Order: sequence, then C-alpha cells, then structure tokens
Amino acid sequence: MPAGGSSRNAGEVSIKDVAHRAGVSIGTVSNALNRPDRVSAETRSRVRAVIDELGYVRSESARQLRSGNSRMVALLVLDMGNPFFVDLSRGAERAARNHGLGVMLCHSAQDPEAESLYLSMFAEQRVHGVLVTPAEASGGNLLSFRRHGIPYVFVDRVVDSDDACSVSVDDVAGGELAMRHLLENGHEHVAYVSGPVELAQCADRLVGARRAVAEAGLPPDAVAVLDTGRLDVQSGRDAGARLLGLRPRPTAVFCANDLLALGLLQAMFDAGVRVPEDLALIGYDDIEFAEAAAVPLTSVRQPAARMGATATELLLRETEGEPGHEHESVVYSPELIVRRSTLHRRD
Amino acid sequence: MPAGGSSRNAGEVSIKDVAHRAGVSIGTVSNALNRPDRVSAETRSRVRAVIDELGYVRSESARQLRSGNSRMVALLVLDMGNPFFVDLSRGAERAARNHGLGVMLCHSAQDPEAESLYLSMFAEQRVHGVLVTPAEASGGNLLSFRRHGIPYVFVDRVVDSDDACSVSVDDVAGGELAMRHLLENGHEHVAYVSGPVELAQCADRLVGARRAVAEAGLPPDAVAVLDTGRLDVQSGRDAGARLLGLRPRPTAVFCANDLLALGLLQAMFDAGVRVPEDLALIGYDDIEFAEAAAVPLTSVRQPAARMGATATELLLRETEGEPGHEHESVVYSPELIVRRSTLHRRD
DNA sequence: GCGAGTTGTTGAAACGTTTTATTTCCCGGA
DNA sequence: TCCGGGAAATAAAACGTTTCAACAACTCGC
Repeated sequence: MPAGGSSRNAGEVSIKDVAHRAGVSIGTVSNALNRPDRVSAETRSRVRAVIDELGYVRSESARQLRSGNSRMVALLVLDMGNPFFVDLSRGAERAARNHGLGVMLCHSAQDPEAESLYLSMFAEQRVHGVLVTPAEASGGNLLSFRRHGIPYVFVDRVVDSDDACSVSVDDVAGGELAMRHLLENGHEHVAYVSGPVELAQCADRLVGARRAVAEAGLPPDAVAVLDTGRLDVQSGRDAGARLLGLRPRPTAVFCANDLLALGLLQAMFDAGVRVPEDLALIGYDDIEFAEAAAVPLTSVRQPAARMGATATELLLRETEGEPGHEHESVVYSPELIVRRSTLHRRD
Repeated sequence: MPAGGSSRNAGEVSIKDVAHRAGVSIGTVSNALNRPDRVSAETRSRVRAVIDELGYVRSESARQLRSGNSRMVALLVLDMGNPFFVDLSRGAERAARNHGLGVMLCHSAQDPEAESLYLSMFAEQRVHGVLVTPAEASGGNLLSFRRHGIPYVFVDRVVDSDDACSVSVDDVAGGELAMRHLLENGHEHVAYVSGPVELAQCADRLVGARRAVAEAGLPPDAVAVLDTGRLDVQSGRDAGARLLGLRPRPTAVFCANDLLALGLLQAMFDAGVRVPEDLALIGYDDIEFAEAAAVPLTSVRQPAARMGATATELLLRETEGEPGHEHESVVYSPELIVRRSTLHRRD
C-alpha cells in the first residue's frame, strides 16, 4: 500500500500532506509555522495537531533553497585535538546559538589541501559565514574563497590586509612575555620549539621571543630554534629528543603550544632531565591539562572561548546587513600564568 | 548594472547562467558535471571553461532537495572536550570520507535537551545517518527520533533492543579490569568516582567494579561511590575534595574517565596526598594526556578511532541498501595500561 | 446599507538542481 | 530513397519550501 498510509517510510510527509489533511492551503501551513500571528488560533492549533500526528519535519534544504542561504556558520580550526580550539569552538557555538544559528565544526589538520576542500564544501552549502584559522600564513585559500561572496572572519590570526575581520591574540607580545620570563630567571641558553613555520602563530611567537632576547642584551644565537611539523604531543616528544643533542644544551625551553610542551616534558622525564631544576619549560595556550601536567606548566593564556564568541559576533555584524561595514581586527592580550615548570631560579 | 554582468554579488551564478553562456541547455550542464560520459568531449570542455570563468558553484541545497537526502553523517558525542571523543571522531571522519561523505560534529554536553535539539536539526537536514552517544542510558530521545526513518548507530554504548547497530567497549569488563588491578595491589578500601549515573558507561563500569570486589571476597561496601554531575576535570577536582572527607579514607580510587582522574589528581596534590604512595589512582579511556600527567596515569584503553570508523561502516552498510539488513553490535575489549599512578604496592 | 479597513486564507511563482522522456541529427545499410 | 538506430542535446517535470499579490469575509463608522 504505497499511498499515503500511516508513516512507514519516514521523511516522506511534506507540507503538502499536512495541508491536505488539515483541510487548509500550503501557504497557511507555512504561516502557522513561521508567522503564527498571521493565522487564526483555531487553524493554528489544528495545523499543529496534524503536524504532530503525521510527524512532519520541515525540509531544511527546501527552505534554504528558497531563502538563499543557510542558518549554519562553519568553523574551520587547525586541530580538534587541541583543547584550545575546543574552548574556542564552545565560545563560537554559544554566540551562534544566541542568534539562532548552528555551527558546523571542521578541522583542517593544518593541511592546506584539506582546508581548500572544506572551503569548497562551505561554498556549496552556502553557509552563512565562515570562521577560520588558516593553515598557512599567506591565507591563499581564503583569497580564492573570497569570490563566493561568503563572509569570513579570521580566528587566532592577525590579518594585515583589510579583506576580513579578525580576532586574535597578540602573539608577538605573548612570545616576548614567555621568553622574558625565562631570561629574567637567569637563563642564557634557551630554545624555542616551534610548530610549522608556515603558521603565523609560530612565526610571531618567535619574533616576540627574539625581541625579548635582544632586549636582554643577549646575542641572537642565544636562542636555538627547533621546528616541528605539527603542534601536537608527539612532535613535542620528538623535539625533546633533538633538544638533548644540542650543545650547549639550553637550560630553558619555550614551546609554541602546550601540546608540544607536554610532549617535551615526557621526553625529559624519560631521559632523566629534571624540570624545572635542569630545564625550565614554558608552554602556550594554558589548556586545562597544563595545570594537571607531570610538572604544572607555566603557560601563556589566551581567552579562547571569548575569541570564538567575538569572532561569531563580528561575522554576524557583517552578514546582518550592517550598512557600510568596516572590517575590524580585535586583538586580545595574552597573560602569563606562572607555575612550577619555571619556578626554579638558576644560580 | 544589475543584469548578468561579471560576478559582483557572488553565489548568484546558477546553472542557468552557465548554460546560457555556454550556449547549451541546463540539462547538458548538469550532465557535464555528473555524467561526463553522456556529453561530447567538446561540449564538456566548453562547459568546464564557462564554469571556471563564472565561478559557478553547485547549490548543495538544490541537489539535496532533488535527491532526497544529504551527503552528511552526523556525529553527536557527549563532550568534545574529552580527547577520547576527538579520537573517535577522527576515525569516523576518515571512514566517511572514504565513502564520499562529510561528517558534521556536535556535542550534547551530556544534556538530553541539547541532544534532542540536535536530533531535530538532523531530521530537518535529512542527514544520511547519525552516530550518537546517547546522553541517557534510556536513549529516550532516540526512540522518538526513530520515526523519521533516518538510520542511526550507537557509539560507545551497548544496546539491548535491536533498534539499531552499535559499537562499544565492554564497560563491565573494563570496570572489572580496573578494580581487580587495584584489589590485586592489596587495597581494601576503594572508591569509584562516577560520572552522571544516567550514563550507561558510568553505570556499567560500576557494575564491573562491584563484580571484582565480590570476586575478591570483599563486602560490597568496600567500595565507596562518589558520583559527579559531569565527566570533566573540574568534577574530578570536586570529587577529590569530597574524597578527602571519607572515613575510612579509601586507599585507591577508580575514576570513570581520565578527565575525572586528572582533576582528582590535582586535588590530591593540593592536599598533599601522594599518588601512588598514599592513594592509588586509575582512570579510563587512556587519553594522550594520561601519560603526560603529574603522575602518569594507569588507565583502561579503548580503541577510540577504530570505534568511530566501525560505527560509520555499520551505518553505511545499513543505508547503502544492504538487503535484509540485520542490526549488529560490535563489542571491543578494553585493555589495562599500567603506569605509575598504581605502581606502589600497599604493605 | 455602504465604502474602508482588518483579518484570514489562498493560488501561484520562484529557488537551483536532477532526471526522464523527447527531439534532433547523422550515419550506415537495405 | 528510405528507415532504423545510436549519439547528443533539450524541454519539462519534480523536489518542498516561502512569499507575494489577490481575494473573501467580517467589522466598523457613518
């Protein structure tokens, strides 16, 4: 019995079925749903009843087709394995929900190709907007994404051109903060463990670190730079192994993020190097696990959730027809959180 | 000049524009895109050129409307802040991509209401299928979701009814494994720090723990149960505070997951309780941070990524018209990873 | 008892695809 | 010369909404 019997194959009941069953026109059903005030109380409740009875569910694709764009904001981050981005996404989600929008979460794994793939997908979906942490400092993918006319906001990245809004933390200041802290503790041979140099975050933090070194009157080669392919725990372990081979061995290390620092900390443990006695260690992001680490980790804190929320707000201000929208760059200040991993003052 | 000039307001160029510009019908453009063999080489390349020139992008909503359902799989987990679920989602994403599908990632924050909201959204989107870790053991939301006819697979949850496929780890066995390990180390007063009791995972692990206690010939009240509202680090800290008030004070603690264990570990540190000397501690999930913790954490490992991938495979087997599909439950075995947090044998 | 609102409802167009049935064209064989 | 047949392209229907102009039925003020 293929005719409109009770729901067997679901997803099959459309607004037309509801209209027919309620003895009313299609437009009226639509109004009952979207502008309840335009419809009489009696009709409204009858329609509601039929909807429940039939288990009718609006087709998002149909409404979207009609209205032109979706109620989804895309958030494309570097790595969901990094709690910093998880916090950021929570902030974004909360803000989006306040405006009746959903967030679709994706991560590029720092791969420009994956990034590009996701961006095309967003274009096909006609998403409301995109929040993105670009996988390359150049932001080349975004440049070509631009022609689709979908607005986007850079997250965790200062942007020079005035293509788009951005929310970031002053990474140069953060790097300086971290390195100065180490130097003030008397260290003279330090290392910077960087992530991929293509990432603006890594590069900027190094700039800040070098600036602190210069300010302290030390030669530029007082800071050894180790770069790694990724910003994760495993890369931190690898960097740790390489660090042990350096001569002179640095007495303090600044890692581009906490994941690297945690990995490096493990490597030091395995090698019998004591932290902070033999080696001071400082991370970046102040993720929840930094405090719970083998040795509680000194770190540079960023207001992750706030950044996500602000980015969403900026995006919405742009999409919600703000007349004469001017792109805006919000820059937060990083904050140094001192814990045991740098506590021991060198003699 | 509002007429079809060069692209100013993007997103505006449709298949119709392409057809017109290429001097060809709409259907032909569609064919050039979807069944290139049905169209002559010359036409095909001309269409391709126009597409590039105009920057045309298919409207996903339109194709979806026509074809009935989307190329998206939804993954609804309890908490993105838990690295276990991040690993799981990576497995799911990889498997989905192999089948040309995307994954949309959401987290319910263990809130049945949020879960229900997301499920309605999935229904509206006509997603291809849903992978879900239910927020309540009863799975009530899923029961009502069922009528939409969208297939779903339970992840990280054994399911008794034969509503759906499921992928899980034997949590009873895992709980038993963990608790037996503690008992074998000579502990006689132990505690179980549970998450919300509505979660099947928490309840099952307790069942296993009790079973180990019984097998060891100890009275049931040898295990104190502390339950917490959430499965996160903060709840672990809170539980730690409560634990210190217990008399007799347990000498070993089994936490329902690693996040709780890490939080509890911090609380012990603050209180000057040494781990493992004064208190043995074991977690669950074996997230990456367990090994990097203040005291490397003994934990029960689950094959997170594999679970995500398997769940996706099961879902696709169901949706891709497998005739006479029989629901299937895949159950993996947990594995005990012993580290320092339980190493000290009690006298 | 008549125009002017107001309220509630309707019918039809439009959104951008995919697909199916149809048409056009050309070629080779009778 | 005609006909069958395959290849290539087309026209039109369908998918499920929202919205807009039009319309009917009341109520009001006079």
